[in-house]
Amino acid sequence: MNKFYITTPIYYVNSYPHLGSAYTTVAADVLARFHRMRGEEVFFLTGTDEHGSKVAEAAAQKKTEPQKLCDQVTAKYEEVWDTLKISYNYFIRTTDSQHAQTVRYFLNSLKEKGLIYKGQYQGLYCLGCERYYTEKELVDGQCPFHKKKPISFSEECYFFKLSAFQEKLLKLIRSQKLIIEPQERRNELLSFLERNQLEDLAVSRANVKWGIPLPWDSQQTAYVWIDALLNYLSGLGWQGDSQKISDFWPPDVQLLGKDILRFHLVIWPALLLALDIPLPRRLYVHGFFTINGQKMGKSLGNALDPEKMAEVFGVDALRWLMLSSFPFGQDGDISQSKFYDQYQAQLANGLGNLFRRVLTLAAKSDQDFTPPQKEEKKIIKILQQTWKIYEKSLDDLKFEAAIESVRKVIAEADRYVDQNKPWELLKKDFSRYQEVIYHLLEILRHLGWLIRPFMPDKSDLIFKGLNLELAEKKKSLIQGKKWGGTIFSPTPLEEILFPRL
RNA sequence: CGCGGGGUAGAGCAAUGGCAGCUCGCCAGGCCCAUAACCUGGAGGAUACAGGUUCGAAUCCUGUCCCCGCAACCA
Repeated sequence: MNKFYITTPIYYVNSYPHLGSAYTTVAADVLARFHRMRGEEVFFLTGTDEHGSKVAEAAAQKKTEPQKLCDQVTAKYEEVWDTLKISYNYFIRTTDSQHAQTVRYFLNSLKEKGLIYKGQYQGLYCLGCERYYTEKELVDGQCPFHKKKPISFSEECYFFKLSAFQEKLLKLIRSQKLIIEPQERRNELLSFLERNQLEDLAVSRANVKWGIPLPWDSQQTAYVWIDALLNYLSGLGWQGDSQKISDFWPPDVQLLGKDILRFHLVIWPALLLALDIPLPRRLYVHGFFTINGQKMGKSLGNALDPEKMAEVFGVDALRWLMLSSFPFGQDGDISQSKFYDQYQAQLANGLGNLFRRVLTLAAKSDQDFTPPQKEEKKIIKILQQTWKIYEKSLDDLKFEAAIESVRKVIAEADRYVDQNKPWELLKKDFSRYQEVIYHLLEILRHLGWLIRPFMPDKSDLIFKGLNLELAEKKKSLIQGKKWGGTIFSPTPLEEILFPRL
C-alpha cells in the first residue's frame, strides 16, 4: 500500500489563526482526504510553533506565562481546525517534551559530526526591548518601540556549518532530486544559491530564555527555526534513539508559504543532509491571499477571520471557495464579495440547484432507476475524462483545475436536462424518461465522489439524497468512479444543499 | 544595473510560436423540472509601451514604464 506523508508549516502562536493559515491547512487537508480516498495510508501533520522571543514578549505584555499563552492560542488553533474539518493525524506542539527530545538529539548529532562550533553572533540590539532587531524591522534605523538607535552587540553562540552544504544543495536542486515547486520558486532559489555565499547559521541564543536549552550548554537555547523545522521529524514520533524513523518518512508533500521559503528550501534540507536523512520528495511553495492587492496581515488590520467566513458561507463551501479562486502557486486577490459571487454561481446555482433539480425530477416516478440498455456514450466519456483531469490536477496541486473539471460536469448535466426535457418525457415516453434520469443520478453519484475531498459533509448529503449513504462509503474510489451498476431509489431531501445567500 | 514574478474584455484569470479563451457581471431570446435557478446567442480586446526575429509573436529577443514579493537568521 502506498503511503502519503503531508505537512503544513507549524503556525507561530503570537497571533490567532487567520484565513491565510486556514488556506494552507485546508489545502493540505484536501490532499490528505484525496489520498485516503484513493486508499493510501496517509499521515497528515500540522501544529504550532511556540518558542522564541516574540512569544515571550507577547506573554509578558499580557502579564502571563509563555506556556499559558501557548496553551491558549494552540487551543484556538485546534478549535478552528476542528471547525474547518481538518483531518490531521497529529497536532505537534514545539513545547511537547518529546519534541524537545528530538531537538536535543538532533543538535547533539550535529555536534558529534563536527558541524557545530562556537562563535560570535553580531546584531543590532535594543537595550530597552532586550532583543535583536534586523535592519528591516527598524523604523528610520530606530527601534519601533523605544525610538532609539539599537547598539551593535555581539554574543557567544553556536553555529551550524550551513556553508558546507551550498554545493550539495545546488546539485540536488539542479538534478531534480530535490523538487521545488512551482517552477518560479525553484528559479528564485537557484539564482540565490548561485549568486550568494551561504553563511553559517547561528543555531542558539544566549538571551532568549523561552526555548529548548542546548544539551551541552544550558545557558543557550535552540534558535527557533531549528526548533520549528524539526517538528516534521518529531511529529512522526521520532526521538532519535533508534536509527529508524517512521515508515512515513520522507514527506511526500510539504506545503509552505513563500515567506518562509529560505528556511524550508535551504536550512531544512541542509539539516537533513547533515545527518544523512532522506530529503522530502516535494516542497511546494504556495501563494498568498491579497485583499485589494494588499498583502493580508494582522499588522495591516485586513486579515479575514476563517470562523466568521465559515459562518457566512458554511464550512464546506468556504473550503471550496478558498481553493477555487486562483492557482495555488500564485498570489490571488480575494474578498468577501468575490466569495459571495462564486458561491452563488458555483454552489447555489450550480451544484446545489442541479442536485435538487434532478432529485425532484426523479421523484415524479415512484419506481427504482435501474441501469438502462442504452447508455449515453458522451456522458460516460465526459466523466472518464473528468476523473483523469481531476486526479492529475490534484497530483499537481492544481486545486483550481480540479474544481474547474468538476464544474464542467455540472454544466454538462444541466445541458443534458435541458436537451432531454425529462418533464415532457414523463408524459410521452416513460422508458426514455427513466434512461435520462438514470444518467443524471449517476452523474450526481460521481459528483458526490468528486467533491468529497473538498466538501466532505456535502458529499455525504449527496449520497444521502441518492439513498446510497452507506453503500458509497464502503466503496473504494476505483469502484466509486466506475460507471453504472447502481440501482437508484432516491429520496428527495428537505435540506437545501447550498442555500442562496 | 541585487533576485524572482506579473501587466490579456467591466472584474478575476487561461492560452507546447499557429484563428485570443474561461468564469463572474452585462444585454437579448428560450425553457417552465429546479434554489428568480437552467439553456442558447450577443456585445465587450491595438494582449502595458516602443522596436526586433519569424511565413506567423500574448508567447522568443532588446529597450522603456508600472505593480507585487523576496533581499537571510524574521515563524
